[in-house]
Amino acid sequence: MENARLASKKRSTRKEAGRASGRTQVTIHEIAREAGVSIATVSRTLNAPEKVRPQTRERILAIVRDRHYVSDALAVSLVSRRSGTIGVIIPTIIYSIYAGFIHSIQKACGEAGYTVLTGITEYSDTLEDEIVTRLLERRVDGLVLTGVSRGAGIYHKIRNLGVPFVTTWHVSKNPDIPSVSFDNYAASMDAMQHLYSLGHRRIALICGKSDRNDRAFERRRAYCDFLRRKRIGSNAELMEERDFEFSEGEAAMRKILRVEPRPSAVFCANDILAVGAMHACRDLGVAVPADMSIMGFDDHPVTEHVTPPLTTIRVPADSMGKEATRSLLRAIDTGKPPASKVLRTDVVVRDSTAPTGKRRTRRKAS
Amino acid sequence: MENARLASKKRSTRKEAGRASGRTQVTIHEIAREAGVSIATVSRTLNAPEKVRPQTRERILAIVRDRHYVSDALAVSLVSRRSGTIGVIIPTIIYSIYAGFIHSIQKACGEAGYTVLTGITEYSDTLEDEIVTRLLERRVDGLVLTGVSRGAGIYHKIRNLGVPFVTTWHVSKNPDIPSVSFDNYAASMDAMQHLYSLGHRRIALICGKSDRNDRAFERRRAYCDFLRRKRIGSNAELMEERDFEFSEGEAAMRKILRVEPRPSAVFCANDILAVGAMHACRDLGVAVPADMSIMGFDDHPVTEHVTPPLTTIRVPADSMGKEATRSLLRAIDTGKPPASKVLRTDVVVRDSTAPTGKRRTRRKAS
DNA sequence: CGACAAAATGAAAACGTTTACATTGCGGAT
DNA sequence: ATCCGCAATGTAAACGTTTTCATTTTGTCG
Repeated sequence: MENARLASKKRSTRKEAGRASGRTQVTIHEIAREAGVSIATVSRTLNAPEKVRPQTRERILAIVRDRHYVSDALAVSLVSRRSGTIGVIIPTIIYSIYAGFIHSIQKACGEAGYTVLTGITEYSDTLEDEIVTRLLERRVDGLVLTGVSRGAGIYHKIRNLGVPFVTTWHVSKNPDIPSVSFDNYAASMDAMQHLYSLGHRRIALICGKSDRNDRAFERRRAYCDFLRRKRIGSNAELMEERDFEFSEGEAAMRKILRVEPRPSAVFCANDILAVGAMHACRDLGVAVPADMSIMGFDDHPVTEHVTPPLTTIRVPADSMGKEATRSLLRAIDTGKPPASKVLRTDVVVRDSTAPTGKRRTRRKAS
Repeated sequence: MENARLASKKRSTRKEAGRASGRTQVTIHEIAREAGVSIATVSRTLNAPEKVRPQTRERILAIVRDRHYVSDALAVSLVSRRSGTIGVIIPTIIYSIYAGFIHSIQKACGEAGYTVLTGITEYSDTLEDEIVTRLLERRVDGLVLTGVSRGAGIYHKIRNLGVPFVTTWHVSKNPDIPSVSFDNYAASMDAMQHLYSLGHRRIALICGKSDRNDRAFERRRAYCDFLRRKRIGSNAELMEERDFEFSEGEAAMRKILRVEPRPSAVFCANDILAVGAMHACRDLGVAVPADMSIMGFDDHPVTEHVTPPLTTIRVPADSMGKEATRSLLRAIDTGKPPASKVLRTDVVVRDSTAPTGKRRTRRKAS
């Protein structure tokens, strides 16, 4: 009612062309014109209400509500030189290893008034480069990266624009590259120690592709180092590098089960591969943990609910997201580089690992 | 070398203040100045290279590379009146039911040159409202929503800015609200029919909170209608509404297992609850599927790998994401409202459901 | 009632692009 | 030589804000 009257009283002086296409944006100018004030006053009403006379303020606010004014964050960003967005880059969203991580970042950012732009690289360097460029074009105020190893070109690009960033899921040795993470190497050592102390000596490895994934690389390195330190030594036959898929874990396990002598345990460097491996054992009648101990990594929510529940490494995905965000936002505020942090991991012992003594002797399947 | 010479020859006229804070943005103006051309020519070089003389073009491009120029998408958006972003709103990212969906949207958007802004509502209406507002401020070119039922206020807000949107995961009856989805009701009917045709008559339900989740509502409605149609009728004791957590499915199942006479099957309206329910059965020594058939919904990737593999409803999460994006992008291009679409679902029969005949008689646990 | 400080408001410049329109320069047709 | 047309380039106005500085209004005190 009211707004109809006002609208007819004051005719729009702006071009009416957009009308037809339905894209009539209500701007601060329109509000100002209707209220009979300048745009500065409207802006102040919205951002610093105490600076405008209550009477004027109320009149303006009424019109703002009436016309469903929504400010244009793009224009604001342009002048304020802050986009209010944070870019986050993860390798994959499927299987939700990164879901909790992303969620905690989104939450922390939301609370601080930031919006999150997520990029998914699918473990591809070229895609990552493209995505980073796009985020930088969008003038993200900060960047959360997964892993540390990547072409120097990307870091150069980011640095060149002075955009603060933190890496995660991998502790950085380079002081120029801040990281908020847990120690993959140490955690994997713990995992191996767990298997070792159960009496396992012949231990297989199923991990991600270590050439394009530094988390996989570190976990594999720990596996090899551990075996070397225990004077066992690693064996190429017992090491499988696979893509991040249930079916790959399954295939890797099938292959390992054909090796003679058969190992008594397998360290899967992520839970997805571990669940796939368990599936293979079930299909082939290999009892877990009696015939084969399986150790996972990540503490994916579902590992508690598979049969048997999986022994794994709990990684602080949520707190890592939260801490990385805090560190990044503080860096944005202060102008200093983000603080690094190393978070702890835990071995979560469930039912997929058991002492070697319990092992049943069994004919080879093939 | 070359740029050092050029840089020293022409001193910067822009304010040098930002230098110290590290936020020296290389603009089109700088490039233009260094190349000795106008900004228009630089802009043309970048966006319509054929319009500028090869010689000039190469000179400009060299400087662009040299100075690591990155265009400011915000400024571009402001003048082009297109942000190049799509907003996507989902209730949760944990447990990855929506992961494939999000991923396919991101992929389709990426290919079309759009960036995705994701919002997570945690099943909260007020949070959804807040997130939508924030996305609208960011001037998203389109919006993908999950579910249809929400306060009219949100739709009003979106419509008011003329932003095209599609809803997903729920077929809309309202012609003003386009949806690209599958039919939860029909799919649930299929699920019930599957159990019924195996001989099950006493069937329990574990579903999400139907008051704030229209997918849960529809699935529950189908459950009730099916039983009514078969003249069985539903029973409040056998219907549990739970939050989206493994542990909730577990608790619900425990409760249902105490009901006398015990049902022979349970329809879980999502896989997360189903896996939780299976866990409860395992803990209590209830054999699945011999003593209890469990039917899931969603075909979460892990359902294939739990023990026993879960019978479930395959929903077209990926193609829904892709189709919704296509429909939305076309709407953005044409200015017409997005086209609706109904996608098919399938019953995926695995090992968690079996005919009632196989049922072993067993003492009550308590 | 006048003066003056404080409060309220306005004008205009910036933010970094794109683009319509204007200008320039050049080759070829007359 | 003159003119035309076209290609190449430049000028300047947008886009929707915030913010500095100037100006006007208000209120207070002597």
